[in-house]
Amino acid sequence: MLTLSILGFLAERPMHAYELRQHLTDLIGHNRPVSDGALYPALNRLRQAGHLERQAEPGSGAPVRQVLHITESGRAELLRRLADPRTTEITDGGSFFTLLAFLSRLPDREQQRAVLRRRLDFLSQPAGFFSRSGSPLRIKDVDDPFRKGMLIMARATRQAERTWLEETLRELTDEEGAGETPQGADRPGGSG
Amino acid sequence: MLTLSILGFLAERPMHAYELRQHLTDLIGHNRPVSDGALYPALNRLRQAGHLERQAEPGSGAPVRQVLHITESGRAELLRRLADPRTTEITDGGSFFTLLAFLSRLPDREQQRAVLRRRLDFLSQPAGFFSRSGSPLRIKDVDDPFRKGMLIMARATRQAERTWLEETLRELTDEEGAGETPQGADRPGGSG
DNA sequence: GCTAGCATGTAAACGGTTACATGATTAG
DNA sequence: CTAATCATGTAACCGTTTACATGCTAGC
Repeated sequence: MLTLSILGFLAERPMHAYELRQHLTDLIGHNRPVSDGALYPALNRLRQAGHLERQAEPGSGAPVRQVLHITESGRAELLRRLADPRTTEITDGGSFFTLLAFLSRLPDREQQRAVLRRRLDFLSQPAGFFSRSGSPLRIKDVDDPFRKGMLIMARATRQAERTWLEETLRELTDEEGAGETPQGADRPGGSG
Repeated sequence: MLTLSILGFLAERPMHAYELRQHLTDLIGHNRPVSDGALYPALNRLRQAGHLERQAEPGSGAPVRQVLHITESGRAELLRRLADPRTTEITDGGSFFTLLAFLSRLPDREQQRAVLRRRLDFLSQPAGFFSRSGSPLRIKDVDDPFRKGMLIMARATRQAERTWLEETLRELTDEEGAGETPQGADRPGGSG
């Protein structure tokens, strides 16, 4: 997930690791803080895989400021990961939201829709904690007030998300039918 | 989080690892599946720490069925972790829900309230992705339809949870004022 | 001079994922 | 006899957390 967000942000524009970390903190640091011990090794892995490059700024400081650029290989990897997410990236709410944050980068509307549809399918099948050994569980039958709260909120959240997904899927289909141009992916010549 | 749920379920009653895994799957497997490679090492760690014991059933099978019992030390550890959760267990939605699933085990209403209050405090301060470099971000200003969806859903979810937390905190306070007895924690003599 | 923020990194320990390994029981 | 489910575990790999380490720059 960290890797995906790094590629996603660097696909927008080159930046320093420090600035990148701030964006990452805004996006996913809400839930768990982004640590340097995770970020810098992740950047090195991406660099070794050829997905990004860095250029030292000739300026002053002892830790030389490094500008990170995404490579073509990195852009391809980003699109691949957006178009073909793993199961956990669909089922885990936090991961799916990260996916959503960069889904506009996919140039193909049908690919975008496919991702949303996978999430909708997942949300449409009953969740584990909504049933006790197979049979559906009614909120009234739950004595524990905290577990009852869990169920109420989980149900409401799932319902809200399903509604949004259905609406958005409809809009995406209508738009394509009307022949509008997709927005979000880089136009040629936009970098540098 | 896995460790906490193991202690939580075993505090209810002794069971086999296999049955425990089913409960864990119902509770947290919704988001990410519970793997044996995570479960069995976790059980061994808890056993080494003295938080649980296992007894082989004299029956048949080649992999002898092991009944897992929580120890007094394990119960103490569970209460400690419920009463004094780490920051990430408050801020991460998934972790907080796991906490919630076992919060009734805390015998002290004020301790329960303190946990809910911490979550409420966290939800009441602005989230990272609701602001762009300090200034609040209006949903209208977001062009990207998927990021807009994220914001709408995140905001709705946070609002719903805040409402529930406030309501529940009020109820817990009223109850205590009226002198009702807390339910959920083990009554003396209840274990086998 | 000190503190806070900018800026980059490493190392040990920990825990989770994935794949492997074994074998019993039950239903078709 | 075969497949699914019950049942327990190990090992290699991978990524995250936590703590440590360094040094500049700006404001008080």
